[in-house]
Amino acid sequence: AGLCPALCFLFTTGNQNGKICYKILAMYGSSVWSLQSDKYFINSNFGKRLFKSKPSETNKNEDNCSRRMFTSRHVNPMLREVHNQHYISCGHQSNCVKVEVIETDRNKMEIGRREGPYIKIVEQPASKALRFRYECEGRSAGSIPGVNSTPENKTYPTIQIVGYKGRAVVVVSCVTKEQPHRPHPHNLVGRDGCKKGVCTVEVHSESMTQSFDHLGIQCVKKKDIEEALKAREEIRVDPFRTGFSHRSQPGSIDLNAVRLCFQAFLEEEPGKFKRALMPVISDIIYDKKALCDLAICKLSHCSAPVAGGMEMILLCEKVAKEDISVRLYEERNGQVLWEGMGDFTPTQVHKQVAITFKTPRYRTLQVENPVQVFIQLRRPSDGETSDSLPFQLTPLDSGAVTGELARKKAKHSY
Amino acid sequence: AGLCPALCFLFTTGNQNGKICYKILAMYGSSVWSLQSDKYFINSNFGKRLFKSKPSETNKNEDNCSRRMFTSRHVNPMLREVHNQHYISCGHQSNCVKVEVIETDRNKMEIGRREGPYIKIVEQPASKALRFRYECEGRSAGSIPGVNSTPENKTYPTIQIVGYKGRAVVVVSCVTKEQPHRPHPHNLVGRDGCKKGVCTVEVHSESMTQSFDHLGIQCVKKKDIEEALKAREEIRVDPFRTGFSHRSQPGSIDLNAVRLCFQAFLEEEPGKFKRALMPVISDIIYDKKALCDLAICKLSHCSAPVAGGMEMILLCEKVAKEDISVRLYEERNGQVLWEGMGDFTPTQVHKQVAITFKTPRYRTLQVENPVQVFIQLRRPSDGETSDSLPFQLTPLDSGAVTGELARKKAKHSY
DNA sequence: CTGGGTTAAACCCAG
DNA sequence: CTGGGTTAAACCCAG
Repeated sequence: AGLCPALCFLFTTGNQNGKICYKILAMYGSSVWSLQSDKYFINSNFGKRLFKSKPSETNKNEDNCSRRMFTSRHVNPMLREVHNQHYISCGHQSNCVKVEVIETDRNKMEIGRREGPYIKIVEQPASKALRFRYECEGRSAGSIPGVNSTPENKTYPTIQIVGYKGRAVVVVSCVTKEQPHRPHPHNLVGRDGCKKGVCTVEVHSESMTQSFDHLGIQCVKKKDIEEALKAREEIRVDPFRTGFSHRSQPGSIDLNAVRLCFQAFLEEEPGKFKRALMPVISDIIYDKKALCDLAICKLSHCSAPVAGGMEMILLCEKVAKEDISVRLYEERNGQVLWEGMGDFTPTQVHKQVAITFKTPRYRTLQVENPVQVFIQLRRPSDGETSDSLPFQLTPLDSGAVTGELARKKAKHSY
Repeated sequence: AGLCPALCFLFTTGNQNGKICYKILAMYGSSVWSLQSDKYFINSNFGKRLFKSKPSETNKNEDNCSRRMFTSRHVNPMLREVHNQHYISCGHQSNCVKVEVIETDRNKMEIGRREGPYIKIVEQPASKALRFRYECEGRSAGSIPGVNSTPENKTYPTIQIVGYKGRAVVVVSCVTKEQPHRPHPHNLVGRDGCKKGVCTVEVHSESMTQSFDHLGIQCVKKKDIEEALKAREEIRVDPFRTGFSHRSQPGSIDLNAVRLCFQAFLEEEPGKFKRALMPVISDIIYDKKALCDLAICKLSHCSAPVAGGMEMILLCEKVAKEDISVRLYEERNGQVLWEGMGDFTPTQVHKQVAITFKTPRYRTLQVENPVQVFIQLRRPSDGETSDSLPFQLTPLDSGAVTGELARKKAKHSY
């Protein structure tokens, strides 16, 4: 059957004699729809066979799964691959390092898939353009635009079946944003072909291209997750054969993000759409409602004395009071010459949308003219920043009066 | 059976030849528990018989009820009564005036009740001390303190049965804040005697006084109003015999306010608590969560030039952007010498909790020293105001530099 | 366990 | 009908 372009989910569970011990969490690939043989190959960097494993072993959950020992020599290619291309989260637990692959390289997977037809996403869905709607809102859920959509030239998520021409059926459903991509309880609703939360259409058999131009996301509430997943199980839509065990841990499902998963079934015999292609997932779609980009809406002052300590107010979009900072910085030719943080405590964040803070002291008080700097919000947890607004730091000796007043003001403000 | 101290709900529906035409909406009184005769007297000012009516007529709904014609001479005493003591809302609809009695005089009702035992509220419930809790919160709903409760000396709603000594049962339930006081879907929960949303206890037969020291309010959500009222109907708690027709208009019920209604049943024959006293209602209890007093939390500046036009930011508790103003005023010896309003549009109210506005110009620019004024929030719709904070208006000629700077700042702020 | 802030779910206004 | 702000319902943190 040739090489299986598999995805392998790894956890290090310890380091023994210089060897790193992994647990295999899950594997899946193009052949998940027809697992018949009991032996599959899992590749580290999609070229080099690493080990053999029975699918029965690999489908167990984390605590219950088989362990395999590898030398770091075996493992490094995979880790390096991930490091170079993607995001990795590491945490120390007693003396074992846990390495979780959060995201894998889809292009590398494509290389693995050497032969046969496949699904290609021609236009990704826009990632933050649509608000998920509750069923109770009793209205259309809108439609997900394409990532390149503009008001003048609207686009929609579009796929193409490459390497095949003929009749084919595509099933679109929501899956969780992280691996393993389990069925996501949210439902796809829309004009054409949407039923029970999934969208089924026959592809235009000339172009083999299909645009989904009226696909909305109807979100379910926490309490209805179990029911929604049961319904999905009933119609047997589980692209990566992960099963529906996550049903019993509704808290673990991120309801603010989904991926679209496209499955295609080709007409092998007339009228029988049996040949399943490897399912393909879209980029992450976030609920526009939940998402809040950092943004400064307003500043109470546009300048402050270089001495710092002046109290001012900043209005912003919703922030988390424990995970936000106000950064002032001076930049010239792309070089950061100075930075200072606004001084405030979490209690000075007002209802999540305003921050009262004291300006930082500039690196020197010996300035003749106002210094042009910038101010921005910064989220320490992920380094995310808002757009910057210009701000001025004013010299102390532009007349003692001004400096005096400014300092006085700072002291006396409420 | 003597006079019935009734409450009569009136709507004018027109003025014909100098006579005012009323519709009778509802009547109830001390005898509602034993309506047997088919004729009752309804009194305007609780002394003078006005007209006779069958209860069957008076229990109909607004559109379906009997019409009676009165001369204004008959009606005025009632209206005057209401005008003097209470709040009246008037609205013109084509050529008829609608007069709705929002609140009636409980003391006057007491006068009506000339003889026999009655219930007296010894300690009213505090009106804004407790947050209503949803059932889903899965926790105690706390307990309503008395209006005179302090952390050192806690009190609780307390009633007394006056003019009777012996065994008696008291039933407490929630009723709507406005007349007619219908059963309110919210439930009373607590340690003793609370079952199915009402609280039933036997009064201490020495003191004939009963304090309710663990009474919480468990609120129902809109969707459950109908169900909750059905349950109340099943246990037949409807103090004023208004019926449960409001069940079908859940939107009409204010879920942020209730009154406690106390009903007492005296032991006529041993073991039979049959003699019902006239039900008594408490002052209004508001949900602490829903309630938001106007309050200024923070100001970006504590002074501004008398010339006005300086932009500043005010942080506040939740306000309605269409119904809020910022008021600056000068007061001496209780006399308002000057007032000016902050200049802003509804769009400048940030997320309901911050206001960006321009300071008003002071009544004169000829000032030598800073002018001490105050700043407060004011809600135009009802004239409600927040506490005031001190603020200074600074002279223009405290050095041209300062004035210049301040004005410049105002212009350039974001 | 409590008080009370924050998030998720509903609702609803304005264009 | 839509986008998107606001309220009502749940959830959950900190003392």
